[in-house]
Amino acid sequence: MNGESIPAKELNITLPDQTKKTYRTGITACEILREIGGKSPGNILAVKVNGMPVDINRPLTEDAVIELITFLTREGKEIYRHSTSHILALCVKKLFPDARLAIGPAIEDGFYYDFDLKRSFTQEDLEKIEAGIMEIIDSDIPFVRKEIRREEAIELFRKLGEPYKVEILEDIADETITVYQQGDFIDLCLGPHVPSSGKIGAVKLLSIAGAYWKGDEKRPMLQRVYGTSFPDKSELDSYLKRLEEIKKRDHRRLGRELDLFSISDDIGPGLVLWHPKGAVTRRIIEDFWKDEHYRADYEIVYSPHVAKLDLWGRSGHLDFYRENMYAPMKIDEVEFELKPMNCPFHIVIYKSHIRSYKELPIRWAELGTVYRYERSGVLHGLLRVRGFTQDDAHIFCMPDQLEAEISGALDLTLFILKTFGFDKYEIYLSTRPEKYVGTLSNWEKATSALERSLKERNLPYQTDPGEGVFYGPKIDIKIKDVLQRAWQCTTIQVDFNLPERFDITFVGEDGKEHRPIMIHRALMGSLERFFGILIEHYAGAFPLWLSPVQTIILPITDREREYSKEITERLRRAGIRSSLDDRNEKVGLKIREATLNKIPYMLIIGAREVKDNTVSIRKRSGEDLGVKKIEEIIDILKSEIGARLTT
RNA sequence: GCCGGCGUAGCUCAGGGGCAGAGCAGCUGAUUCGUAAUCAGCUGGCCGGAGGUUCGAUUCCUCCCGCCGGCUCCA
Repeated sequence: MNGESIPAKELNITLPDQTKKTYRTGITACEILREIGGKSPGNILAVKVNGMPVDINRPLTEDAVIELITFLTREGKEIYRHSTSHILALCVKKLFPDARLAIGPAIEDGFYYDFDLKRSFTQEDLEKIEAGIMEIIDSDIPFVRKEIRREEAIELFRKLGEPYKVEILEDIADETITVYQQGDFIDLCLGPHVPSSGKIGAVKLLSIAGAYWKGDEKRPMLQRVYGTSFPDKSELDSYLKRLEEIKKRDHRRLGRELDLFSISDDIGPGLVLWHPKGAVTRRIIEDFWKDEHYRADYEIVYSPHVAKLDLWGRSGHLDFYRENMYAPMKIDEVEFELKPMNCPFHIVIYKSHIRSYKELPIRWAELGTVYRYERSGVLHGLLRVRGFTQDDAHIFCMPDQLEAEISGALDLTLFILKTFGFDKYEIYLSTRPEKYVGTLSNWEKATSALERSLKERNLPYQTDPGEGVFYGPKIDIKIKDVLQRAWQCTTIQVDFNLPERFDITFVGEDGKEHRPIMIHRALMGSLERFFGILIEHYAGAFPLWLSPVQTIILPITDREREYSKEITERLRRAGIRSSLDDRNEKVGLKIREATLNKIPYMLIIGAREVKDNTVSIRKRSGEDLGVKKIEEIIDILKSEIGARLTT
């Protein structure tokens, strides 16, 4: 590289199949692969040299272990999409020479590139760019890696009129900078890349969106082009199909189609109306939640929706949470505030009388409805709202009870999440940030208590150093849905701050006052959000125990109406949510509508069933379960409901 | 909040300075039917809101509201 002559030397290379060979210095992985043949080198995007991903045509200068990188690996996808984003940039520069380049990384399932351009991209531009990209791919332009000095690079990009690149360079400490050249296009990049644009198979540009430079809203708004790429058209197609599937599962669409909830302009943004059908499922969730909390030795409390502003001053929320709170309202010359959290209320209950160590731990749970101001641009169906009900609880305990309490909360949440059909998680442990309250020894104790609880349960987790809240360390759990999307639900947070601020105490064995530790925890997070996730997870086809309507009775003609009413009544008396469709319509239509409404079981009644005192039963999947006595059906359904089956 | 896109019937969507449209849904009637759509008729609209341009605005312009995709944060 750079024309320097490399001293001739023998290199010991360990090939991907573990055989060892010697080569001359300066040989590239590409040449070696071509020589040994074997696996088709066309699939090889890059190689790992001694564990480091590098370009396939980078000369080797020392003994190395070589591994292959293909699209099948995570690194391979990243290199592939990253290269595609550079091709996108090349194309945009060609079509829009005054566009300035920002950054263009690979992301999950694709890539993006940020541009600064006077006018905004249109849908038509996107199509034009996509066509241009295909041309670049067809002309198979190589990615050429170059190393230049930092000063040189800054000069280069300054001359090219790329201020964002210059800014990036100014933040880089290294003296040697890598750039990649494709034709006459040159971009700052660490690499590696695929050897040439021809490696890219199928590309689709997906959307255009605004994005601030470096995510900072005080900096310029750039235009972000999102896209994805795959080696094969069929893989791209199945990815696009997956996007369709996600769209079909969108809880906002299903919420309307299944008449579960709505958000009305007349009420206000981010405020949810639960329709009767959604309310049924919510009630089931709440009842289950309450039962399990009683079983886990929690007590249920209730608190008002508003409180004096002073309370929020004392709690500290006015200092660090104000921009998320609704504006106060003046009542009889006193300012009141809609609550964004439940904790201060539970603390005031705690303070209502002197507490003895014998009472601890105290576990108070509340389905508490809170209101938080969210910026209009972030609201999203049920997943991001301004009024929501948390499945909240606060545990007051002594330091030596902390670990048992965290363990208890973990067990409870895993049981509850599993019951709803979520058994895959991403777990995060967030530790002490730079700004914190409480003593170092308490932080250490609490953090190791959280850690031990996770380890004891063999729960894999990721540590986020310094990501804890200022008042204590926490565990966050994201659940994975059917489509493997992760959703943040559970949070278990230790709090050293509020007990201090409200000066809450308990009387110890020694007769002296001591400070309890507080744990905040929400398991489902919020009922609204959790319901939204449930809808998408099940694509609206809830398991029997959660279905708003569990069975629908479909008489074939008017002559079966009386018998059908009787059957409906019997099901209802057995506690099964049943409705009767006795409209004068063909049974085919009734089945179609019941199927679209995702009602788990359809009971069809014709003359034969009346005569034999039976019912014909069919699942929403189309599966025909045949003819059965109503007693048997009730038994089947009740056991399925009782077991809370999720399949 | 910011950037971009979009607001026409309950839903999905045409239309484009001069009478407001379709399919589905809804209503009425007929049909009494066996496992995913029976037929016919009818109803339904401040074309998101306010202002402006114009003889005339749902259409063009401005502002506002809302929704959608992102940016930051988070349940």
